[in-house]
Amino acid sequence: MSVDLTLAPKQKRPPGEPCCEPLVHPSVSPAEARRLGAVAKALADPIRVQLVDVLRRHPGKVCVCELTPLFEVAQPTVSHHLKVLREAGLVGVERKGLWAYYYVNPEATKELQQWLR
Amino acid sequence: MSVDLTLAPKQKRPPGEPCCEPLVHPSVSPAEARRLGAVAKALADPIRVQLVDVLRRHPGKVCVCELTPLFEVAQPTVSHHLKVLREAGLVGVERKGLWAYYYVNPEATKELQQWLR
DNA sequence: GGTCTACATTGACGTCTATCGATTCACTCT
DNA sequence: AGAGTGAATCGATAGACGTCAATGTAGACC
Repeated sequence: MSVDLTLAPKQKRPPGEPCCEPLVHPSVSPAEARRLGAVAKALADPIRVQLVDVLRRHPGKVCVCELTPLFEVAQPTVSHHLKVLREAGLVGVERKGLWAYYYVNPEATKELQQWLR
Repeated sequence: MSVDLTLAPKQKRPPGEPCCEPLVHPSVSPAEARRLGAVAKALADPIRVQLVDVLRRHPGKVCVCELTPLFEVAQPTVSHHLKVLREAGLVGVERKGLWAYYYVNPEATKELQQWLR
């Protein structure tokens, strides 16, 4: 439960001098951080998490009209969430007649998953 | 690159009948989805991603005054982001004199990491 | 006590987000 | 052509978010 901390207490600096120099830096670049943040943002909603969950286990098998009643929101809202996932690259869509079949792109979450490891 | 889709084309339903019954359901509960979404939301910002990244590799070794100059935002903004991470349970803090030492709670991201696997 | 320092909080601002009703689009079938 | 259906888009609205300047707070040192 508790974390083993080896604190590195600072010295009080002389008045007027600049504050602590940064001694450590992120190992992820700003560009990487932007990508990771973008994927996380796409997943930052319970509905989108459940959408990805369903689509991952049933790729291309589910049309939007089956997804909509799973949530207590209106159809345009589900459509909006799917668009967010689409624009983040997390899912793709294939239209077949009247219906739209979504599927997840496993590559999209890979970087985030590995960074979290 | 392309995904192997086995579509399940729907039949046009008789007029007046309700739309497709949902045949599949999420395997994550709404409560799980809320937790996963909350963790993802905490990571849905490049600065917070980099903060977590630094703190994970230097737990308790870095004070806020070292973190601040890593980003092009003012000190209160860094403080705000740390608060977001704190309230999501991703990081904890230990104060020592004037300084505040943050560290990540590895448990917090575990559920998201495993769900993404 | 008084001053300086590290960090947090407040309040304000502009922007983004989730949601809905209404509408539009694309397709199917008669 | 016309009607009906699945899904996307539009427009509006309420709330959340990221940012900063200003202020507050608590500890350190003289």
